[in-house]
Amino acid sequence: MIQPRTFKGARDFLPEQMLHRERILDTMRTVFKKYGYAPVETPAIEYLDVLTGKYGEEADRLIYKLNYKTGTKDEAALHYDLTVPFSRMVAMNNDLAMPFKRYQMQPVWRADRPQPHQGRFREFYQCDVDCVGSSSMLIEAELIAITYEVLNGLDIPDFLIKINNRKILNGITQYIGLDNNFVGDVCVSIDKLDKVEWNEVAKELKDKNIHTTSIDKLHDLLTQKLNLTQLKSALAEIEIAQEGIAEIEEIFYYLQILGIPEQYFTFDIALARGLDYYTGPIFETKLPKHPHIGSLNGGGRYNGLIASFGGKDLPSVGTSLGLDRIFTAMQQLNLLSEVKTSTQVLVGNFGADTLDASLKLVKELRANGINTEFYPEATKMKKQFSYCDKKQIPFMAILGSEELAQNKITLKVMKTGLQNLIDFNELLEKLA
RNA sequence: GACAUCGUAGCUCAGUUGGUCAGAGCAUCGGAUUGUGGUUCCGAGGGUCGUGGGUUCGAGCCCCAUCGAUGUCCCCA
Repeated sequence: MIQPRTFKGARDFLPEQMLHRERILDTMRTVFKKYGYAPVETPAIEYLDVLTGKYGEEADRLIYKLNYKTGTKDEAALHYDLTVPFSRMVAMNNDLAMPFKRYQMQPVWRADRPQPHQGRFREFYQCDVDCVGSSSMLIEAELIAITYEVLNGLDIPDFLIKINNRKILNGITQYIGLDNNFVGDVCVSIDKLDKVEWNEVAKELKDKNIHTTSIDKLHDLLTQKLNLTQLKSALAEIEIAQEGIAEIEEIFYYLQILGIPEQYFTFDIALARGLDYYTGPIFETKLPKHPHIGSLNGGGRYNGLIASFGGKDLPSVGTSLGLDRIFTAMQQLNLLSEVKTSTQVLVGNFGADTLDASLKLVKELRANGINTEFYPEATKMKKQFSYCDKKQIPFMAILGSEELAQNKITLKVMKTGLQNLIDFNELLEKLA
């Protein structure tokens, strides 16, 4: 016998989970379209070389390589995210009207160690919104507004969109006297600072052959806990940092005009993001009260990625909402009411004498837009009511011989147990 | 990839220093005088105690290995 099991880090979803997941996806889709983004889809499978070298060493190792024609030109992998395949798609389609705005909701795969409690899986859905062909910070602001609108629309409380800029991180690296090769190391250290003591971070940097004067300079800068304005004067000499800070200021200005409440977004110097392709503003959404749950959202500007496929050098920025993260968060925050069905009414089956009339009733209900189920067997009522109850269908309609004789229907409200003999029009009113 | 804990029915767990130890509750299915669920009562199915070795007269309980799960770190959605 073969032991039935799901692949590590991949999950089955039963109706009561799928109904919630679909609601989350519907919310996103509605918001994405409201902002003028259009749907696209790319294959789950890509040539391996399309994917490698874009994310960085760490992430490249997590790409799911397919054990199929390895070592040939046909080497393939499951896509690791949607940004790189999308960039490939843009590079292959030179006639897109710019700026090109798309959304894309598909599963992606990462050969990671799953941690379900933190919302971390090997197969999960990313829901990306990206805009290619504009360098305006209006797009960054728009993407942050979309993120806010989706999470707020799902009634998720106290989320925080953290915003930083790779240009600032580059500037800091430059400020402490290191060249750009060390940006990654510096980012990792800064990122750790809110969890680990400075001594440990300093030791790590030493181990990476970074000079003490640089480490001390970094320490001085970070321990001051500067806000954006203070950072601006501290890094007055560093041109790239000034550029980055100005961009963040511009984004904040737009967010204010767009009416995004201030408590939902913040500048965070410690935000680094691991993927290599980011070049400008970056963002990530966390639940500060539930730090163990991984980020619900992440994104940033990645000018240059499309050019790496030989296409035009198009400026691009995008953000990704994690369906599984949001779903996990909502589960743990008890935001998911118990829903087992989308059926509104169950029509009982009372056998041959009333079958035609019942089926016609079912047809009419559906024609009026009411989600209707018809019990397939003419079993005892107890069983049919029990089914209705277990599936939490709110109403049961009964059309037996007694009702048929009077040309009426009995409607039972399952929650209260009350029932009435009514005609079809009244039935429609009650179910509407 | 590093470290820690844990693996008994679909789920939550009992199982005492190795000797009826294969159990309970919930869930599922069926029944309690023929058109009424969610309460109650009765009954049934379901586990070679993760897997493979070893110690022993005898192991769910001890030892080794292996696989899997969970948590923390790293990184991410």
